[in-house]
Amino acid sequence: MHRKSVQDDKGYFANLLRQAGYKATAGRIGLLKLLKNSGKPLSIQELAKKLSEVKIDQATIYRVLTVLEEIGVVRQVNLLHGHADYEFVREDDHHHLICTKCRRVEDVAGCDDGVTRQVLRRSTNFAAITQHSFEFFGICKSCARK
Amino acid sequence: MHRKSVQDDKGYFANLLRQAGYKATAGRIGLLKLLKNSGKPLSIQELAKKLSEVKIDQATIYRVLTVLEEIGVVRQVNLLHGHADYEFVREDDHHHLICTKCRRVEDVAGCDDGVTRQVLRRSTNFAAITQHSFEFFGICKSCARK
DNA sequence: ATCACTGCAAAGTCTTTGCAGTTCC
DNA sequence: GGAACTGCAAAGACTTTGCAGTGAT
Repeated sequence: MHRKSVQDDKGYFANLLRQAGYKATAGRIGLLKLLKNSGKPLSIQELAKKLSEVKIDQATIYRVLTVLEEIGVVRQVNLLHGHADYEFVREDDHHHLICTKCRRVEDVAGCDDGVTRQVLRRSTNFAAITQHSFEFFGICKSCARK
Repeated sequence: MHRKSVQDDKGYFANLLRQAGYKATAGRIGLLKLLKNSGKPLSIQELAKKLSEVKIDQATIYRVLTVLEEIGVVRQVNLLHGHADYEFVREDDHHHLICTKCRRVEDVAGCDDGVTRQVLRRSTNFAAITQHSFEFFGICKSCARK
């Protein structure tokens, strides 16, 4: 049932971590839940603020995110904001549309993965493409009115 | 003639700056020439090192790059290296393929601009898209061998 | 009980800012 | 000459690291 999803996530995330050889700690699971439920990329500061339930140090947040990135559940995004943002890895490929004035972020439907295959085929020096990042920058309507 | 292009650049860049309302200083022109001739995105450190002919402070480099970005001759690129890189804006749209091990950067042919138009059309909240950044991350053949 | 993990504090990068002196127009 | 620009030094933001104590298995 949908109502139970948060509880289920906790167990699911715990297993995920253990199977990858990491311990299932409150901080790691808390951050994973936050990122999953956020729906948009979050900065370290935002993560620290929103994780008020669990006490966690900023240094630990950085270390946890490095681990989560390694496992492949989280990825780093750069929206030219002067710091890294992190987002939960979803099934569907998607990208971002960022307002350069107010920093609002909107999701954009993903490209079909024929694109990356084509890029790899055309390159003579690369053996594999492991990830890609497509970001669009512009002005949102609300900022355009001002 | 091709041999004269560097000289010509100097005058061209000077005019460009003046027409945009900025003064044509040695540092600004030097950085522009560097970026134009580099062919790949450069970090502030690389720019400082390569601009040995002209004495320039790092703080000034940051300020100059902000100006050049405003004018639209240079753009900031983020290759997930923990710092910003800057590259000369060329006529042809192009993107990057970055080796996550050795940081080698290769150019990738640009997407046709139907892509950004389509993204804008599909968004309900955005009024314009002013730029986009597509980066591909992977492993180059030389790193794959190791 | 053991080893991984975390908090705390310190240090390391990258970037911005204030101000006085210099340069371009 | 005057406003714009730069160097220098200091501060600010973001991120990493060392070490001793804590917690998961």
